[in-house]
Amino acid sequence: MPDTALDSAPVFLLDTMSFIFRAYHAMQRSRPMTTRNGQPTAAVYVFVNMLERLRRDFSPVHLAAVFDLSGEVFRDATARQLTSLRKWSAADQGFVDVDYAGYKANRESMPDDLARQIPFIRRAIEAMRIPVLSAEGYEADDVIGTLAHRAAAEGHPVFIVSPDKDMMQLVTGRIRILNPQKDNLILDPAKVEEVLGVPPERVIDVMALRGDAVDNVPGAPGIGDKGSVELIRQFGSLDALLERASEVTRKTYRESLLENREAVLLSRELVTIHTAVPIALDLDAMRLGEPDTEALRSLYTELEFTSMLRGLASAASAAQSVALILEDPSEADIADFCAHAANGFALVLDADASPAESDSMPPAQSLLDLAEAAHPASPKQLIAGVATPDGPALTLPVTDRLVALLADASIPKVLHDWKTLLHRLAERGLALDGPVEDTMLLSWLLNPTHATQSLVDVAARAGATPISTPATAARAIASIHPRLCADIERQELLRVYREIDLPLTPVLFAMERVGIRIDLAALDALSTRFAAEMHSAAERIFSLAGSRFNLNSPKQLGEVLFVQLGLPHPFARGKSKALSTAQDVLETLAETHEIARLILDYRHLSKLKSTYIDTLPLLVDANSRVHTTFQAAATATGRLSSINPNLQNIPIRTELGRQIRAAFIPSPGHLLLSADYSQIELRLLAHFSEDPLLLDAYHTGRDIHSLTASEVFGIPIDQLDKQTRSRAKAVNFGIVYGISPFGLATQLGIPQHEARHYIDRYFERYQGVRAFIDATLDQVRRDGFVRTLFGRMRPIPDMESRNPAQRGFAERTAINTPLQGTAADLIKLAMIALDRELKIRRLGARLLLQVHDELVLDVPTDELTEVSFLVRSIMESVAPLRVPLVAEVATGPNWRDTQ
DNA sequence: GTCACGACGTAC
DNA sequence: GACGTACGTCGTGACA
Repeated sequence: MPDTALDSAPVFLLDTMSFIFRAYHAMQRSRPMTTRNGQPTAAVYVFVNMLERLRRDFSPVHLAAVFDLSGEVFRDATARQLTSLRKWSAADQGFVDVDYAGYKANRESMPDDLARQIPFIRRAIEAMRIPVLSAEGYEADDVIGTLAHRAAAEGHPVFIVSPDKDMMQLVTGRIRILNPQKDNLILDPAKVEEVLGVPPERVIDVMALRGDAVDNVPGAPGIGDKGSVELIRQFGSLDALLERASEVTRKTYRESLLENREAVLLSRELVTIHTAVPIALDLDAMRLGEPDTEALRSLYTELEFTSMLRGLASAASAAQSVALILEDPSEADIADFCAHAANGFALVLDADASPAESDSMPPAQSLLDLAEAAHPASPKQLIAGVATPDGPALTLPVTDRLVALLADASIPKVLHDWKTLLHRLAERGLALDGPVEDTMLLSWLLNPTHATQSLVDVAARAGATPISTPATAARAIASIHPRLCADIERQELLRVYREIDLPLTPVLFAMERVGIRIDLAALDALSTRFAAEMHSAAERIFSLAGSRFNLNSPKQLGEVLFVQLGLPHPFARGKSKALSTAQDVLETLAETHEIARLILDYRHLSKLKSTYIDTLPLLVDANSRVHTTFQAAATATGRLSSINPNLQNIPIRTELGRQIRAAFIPSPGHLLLSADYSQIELRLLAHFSEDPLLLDAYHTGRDIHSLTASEVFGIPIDQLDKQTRSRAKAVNFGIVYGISPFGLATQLGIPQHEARHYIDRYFERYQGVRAFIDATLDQVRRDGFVRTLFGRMRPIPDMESRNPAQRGFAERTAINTPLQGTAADLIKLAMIALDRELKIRRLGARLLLQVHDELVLDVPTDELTEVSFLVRSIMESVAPLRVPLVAEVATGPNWRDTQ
């Protein structure tokens, strides 16, 4: 057997034309990219970028670019209308010319500015030495399906590289779909089922039912995305469904099925990808060659793809790197590493050796479970993984020699999660110095909506070798870092990274390490009091209800209120929420039924007690201080979040809640200082929109909610009552959240048409805001993302979704994110500047908390005046805007009484 | 026992 | 379905 090592290498089949069309349309919408002399390049760019990623992330051994008849277009660059195609006929058990006249007739012929790019795409494929495959007269889908099946039958894993959902029917345990443009999304059978709701073998059935307007697949009219899945799941298959169509409960579905049986069967034939095209699988012919770097260089130069030219250079150097992994290095190996580490190295520390995470504490975010097994560390022994860009990667104990490298300010370090590493070192009295890069932050800035930025996930998404030990982790960091950097530059995120999130990291580290002091005696007293009040409330509720049940169970409570007691439910809610006992429901009920008020009281006490009063004491250290973790790479907008405990949602709105806030106290000899940005998001709305009314209001210091009240409700400012102003406040908040009539109506408890009227009035008065929103939505439809004032990005998918709910959500996040995200940028900048200034002035004041628009500091009493002034001036002058920024500073003996 | 999820409620 | 961003607690039901 020849070449056994490669026998099980995956086979990559590229759905070429689908990608080219997809690339063309994607870029068409954003910006019509051309060279200086007008040659369109957008489609080439996206396509080539995809190929580069594929090669970089998966190093394919066998790869073929598959074409069909329209591949003729590819060869002679002239459009040619398809008139017939061979499709498999189940009846004839063979391929026949398709005579369904409309099939794929709606597909556009190739636009001119795409045709002009085809020669370049051809050159790129040639230069990358990618084999080209087609079978005359057969659709690419069928060629791909056939080759995929043959390769799988020979034991090869297959990746169908395609953006097309139709391919999902081909997925099996061995055959998967890969989309490099969707972050290397891989569709295996489970994922297909997750996405579509049916397993791959039922994909055809679902597609046949719902049809496809673009390809003129008729389907069963009236049965759409939801219905098709539901029916197939219910009946098991299309055949079973058609057989038993008369049993379908829903009338529209039943009738459509009975009337359109033939159309559905035709649809099934049309959508079925067939796997018996007469074409041989020749893996040798599909062997991917070494790219012709010179040809690529000249192509990219001609097309002015500068970022890809840079990529060529770094790929060349990466190719030279030695992928050596040393899990048990000798002294000589270690000495050799130290000698070569001066230019910088990637570093990870094994999490499980931390003494702070012993017995009771769960091992926080264990980096390397397997590493622990490989290197059973004594409790205090810290294990590191290190790697230089072009040398071996090592797993080694942290001894003096490594400690010296860590502390060496002249040696750059590449880390994943700098802040956590600082904690691990600090717990052992160790320091880290020198220029730092953080791949976690880089990855998050590029993909702020991804659920996790753990090293394992980031590396997997980048297609890096799987991580199993500290050495392999360090190798992964070193290998993903240059790519992330290139992407950060390309996406113009370098400024946010260098000036905001990276320098914020040591500031957050210090805040977490200091922690905030808790008045345990106060919480203890609250706990007792709350327990007593909950008990008495519960007893009265049970007596009114006439039965005892678990008050904490919404399910049981709903049953008691709306079934046993037969109370009328104030709102008509969806099926699943029919018995909702949420706050707004109980509030309405409380107007007529005493029991509802008691339940609300009980709920409030219970929430505060279980979430804060009884939990915070479990988390204090020996000095009664709690140390939150600020997650710096978690939110979609750029905000921080806070966990273990969450100190960004400490109660403030109710008197009971404020008693908890009063248990946050300064260090001895200190006072707490709290500094709030006043209405920062509305001020940013004024800045972005340049609305004259808003600008004037903020320049003259008018009350913005009163202004909105008088403008929207038409009441003179001096005649406003409190309630009207507060309704206007809800309108202002609504605008920032991307207002909808439904949302505002719910918030204010008014009919939707009334809410709509107010919104219309608002936009009549604030025309600049209207224009800003329209311009933002237009920009997002073009670009697919929004940016904050400092360039932070968030992708906004679904702007063109046919689903109105999805589209509405996309539009609202598109409006809210620049406001919320810019506010986050501003306060981060203020924190960095403040931290620096406190150090320069050698002040003892310490930042403790950040709560989105508020900073909390521990301030020695003798520094109060200076620090108050400093905090205020830094926060207010952090960036020049079209409106003044205002920060309100207060100090006091606890977090509640800062006045 | 652990896990995943929904309902709910706290903050900005 | 249904105003933006987060996180924690509890009950519940599935699983071991």
